[in-house]
Amino acid sequence: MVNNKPKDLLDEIFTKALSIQSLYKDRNVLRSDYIPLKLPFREKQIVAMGEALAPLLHKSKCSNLFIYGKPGTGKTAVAKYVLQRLEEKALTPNLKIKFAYTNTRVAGTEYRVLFDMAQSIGLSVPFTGLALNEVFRRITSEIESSTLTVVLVMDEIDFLIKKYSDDLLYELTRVNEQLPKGYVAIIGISNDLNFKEFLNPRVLSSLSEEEIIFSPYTAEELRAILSDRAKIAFFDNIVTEASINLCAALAGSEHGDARRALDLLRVSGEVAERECATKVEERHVRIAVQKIEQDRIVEVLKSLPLHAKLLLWTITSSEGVHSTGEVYEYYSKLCQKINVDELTPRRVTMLISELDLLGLIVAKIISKGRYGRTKQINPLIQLQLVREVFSEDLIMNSIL
DNA sequence: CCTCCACAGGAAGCGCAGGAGT
DNA sequence: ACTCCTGCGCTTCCTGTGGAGG
Repeated sequence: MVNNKPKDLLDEIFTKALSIQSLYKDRNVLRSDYIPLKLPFREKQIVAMGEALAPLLHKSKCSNLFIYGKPGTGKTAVAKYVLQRLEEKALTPNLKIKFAYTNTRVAGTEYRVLFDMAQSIGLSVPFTGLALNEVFRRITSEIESSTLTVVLVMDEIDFLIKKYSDDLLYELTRVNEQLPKGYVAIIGISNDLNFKEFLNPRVLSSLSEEEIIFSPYTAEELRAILSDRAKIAFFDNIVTEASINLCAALAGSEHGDARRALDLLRVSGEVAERECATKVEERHVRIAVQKIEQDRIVEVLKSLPLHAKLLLWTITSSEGVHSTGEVYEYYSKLCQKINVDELTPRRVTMLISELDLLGLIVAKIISKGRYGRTKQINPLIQLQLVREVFSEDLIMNSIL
């Protein structure tokens, strides 16, 4: 009897799922990595990028390109779109144009940026172990021996430069001087307009031969984009105009982020579907806003390393405001209790800053005059949620 | 005005993992 | 088997600092 219960429950869910009509015609259209056939309000940028890269089709050199714009303004989509078309065009005259895309923030290190690049040109390289120079050498020799033209797109390039330096970029811009055969064009994409200051002048001049600026979408433009996509993603008359307007308004209120707007619409649809509603309405959008935030937090909480979890637990589980010293004291006791070596105060300050950056706590530096300078630390999330997520962690579970 | 607390946060470097070349 | 890479988490050592109390 007891054993049958979960079965029945599942059966109920599945039967229900079968019986309800899906609201989506094609859910993938709302995913952030989907590249639509048409990119509205970006014609100017597409033309500019196309013109900059066109010389490659008659085997001439092209300008390196710099693309600026806030997140979700279509930089990546436009770059991928144009390069896809370029690759297609290059097939017929059988030009060896390869397109290498890497997001330097996702890649994380210089090594992995080169690793991505090697993969894209069909060169296999171990994912760790080699010296940077060695990978670089292999890539250039591959480009030369196969006489490749490589268009290297470096997304969120500001991350790489800020974390390391512009050395790698400098090397890449110089590759063409060293290669008698083959060619590398670089497209840098950055969210940060001010990051040029981090570049040395030689790299800057070589990289920003041509610049394209992506301005944020207006709420009106977002509305048009969403309504276009909604037509492909959902069946007719599912999404109300009001909910599209709300999605556009919510995403537009920050800085015209189309990615967020599309996420919001997709999740709203999922919420409505789960409710077995026949339309996506404003209230589904409002639930979706909360759900997206909640999901993000749960993901972050799960992936926290043990000591960060311990710290977050001390901060959320005890009452009132905390100073770094208090938190450290409490945290040390907790460590002793579960027989784990505690980290040094220096490392703990670092972890607290990271928790702050993740938006899980607020840490504000305050001065108590004679009584020193410290951080005033406050949790931003509910104890209940933390407890729920941490209870899945074996070590954490023992102190909950 | 000066002092001095209780930290913040930068710099350097260590030990380890994971891997290549020889 | 040995040396040489890089990244990562962490420690050690350090200098910097806002403002209450003297």
